[in-house]
Amino acid sequence: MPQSSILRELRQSKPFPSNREEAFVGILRTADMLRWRISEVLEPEGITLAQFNVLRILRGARDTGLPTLEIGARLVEQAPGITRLIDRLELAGLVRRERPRADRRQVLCHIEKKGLALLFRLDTTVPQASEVLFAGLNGAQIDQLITGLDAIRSACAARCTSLRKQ
Amino acid sequence: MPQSSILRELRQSKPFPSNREEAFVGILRTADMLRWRISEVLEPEGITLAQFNVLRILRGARDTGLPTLEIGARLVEQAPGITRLIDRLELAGLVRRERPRADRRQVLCHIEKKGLALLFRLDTTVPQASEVLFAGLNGAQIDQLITGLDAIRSACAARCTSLRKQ
DNA sequence: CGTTTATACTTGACACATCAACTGTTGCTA
DNA sequence: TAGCAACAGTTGATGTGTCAAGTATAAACG
Repeated sequence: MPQSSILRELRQSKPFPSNREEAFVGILRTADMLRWRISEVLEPEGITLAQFNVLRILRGARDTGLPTLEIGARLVEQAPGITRLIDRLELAGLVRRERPRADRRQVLCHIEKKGLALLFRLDTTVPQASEVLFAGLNGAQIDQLITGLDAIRSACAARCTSLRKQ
Repeated sequence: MPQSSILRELRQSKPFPSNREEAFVGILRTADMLRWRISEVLEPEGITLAQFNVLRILRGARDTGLPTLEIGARLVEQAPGITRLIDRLELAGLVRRERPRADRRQVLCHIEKKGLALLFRLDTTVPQASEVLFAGLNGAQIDQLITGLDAIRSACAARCTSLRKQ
């Protein structure tokens, strides 16, 4: 049972009641740090992590474009947030929206050249940043980490299915 | 090399360029899910995850109380946020603030009976919720997870030290 | 003992997320 | 084909997070 560095980080004296709790807090704190670290890389480009993710999703579908809510589904974000997030991307000229004649309810979003160029610049710096963070782990350890996180997410998804729409 | 369920979750076709990237995204998505899951438990009590964390910190120091910025330091949150977060907790009667004569710049925060009672109620429900999520992992796997996350955080902290105040 | 510097917050402006209610469009069905 | 439910997205209200600048107190300096 490893005595995690979290105790020191939080300046707490009491140990965690269980290793589940410790892992729980560890995941949240690690995610915060990663978010913080990557935001540092994204900031010079003037976009947030959420915007970066949307741009990458749109690049993945740059031939067809994607309807707004489909983007939201892939982000696990709520719909209202997506609308305004894309408002800002459109304002920045990174994204274009169009209302297709086939189904005029939809709004197809496309990534613009400017958005692709931005992603291209980040394609080198972002992996560089993550490279450093995982330097302390070997390949097998990273795979174990991935497997463990997967197990948690599937438990979480199973537990939450009833509450998620559809 | 495990093919993570993230690909399915994100409805993407391309595999991750490296397992570092996959772990990176895995951590962020798992944290989102955990946050979502725990918020569900906290919602009936009318507090957010950040408020819950502050209350637990204050319970840990309920004899002496804690100055505002010290709470902020333990949360890795920015100071301005803490002030208003505690404003709300005070408004809800969960916390009390006092200006000690010794150093009138400081504001000592104390948890109130009502706050302790709230935490007491959550002391059973929150671990129950996390129990279920880690059901798919055995003790050794959880410990591996903790160790891996620790390694990432220490790499991140080392990389970021120059930027953090202090 | 007066002035500067550092500390410990607080405030204001603004971006962002979230929930509920609303608009416009489509498909079904009677 | 008229009416109504379902769908796709937007808008408004509200709470919360974040950055920059401001206030009050304490400590350090000369």
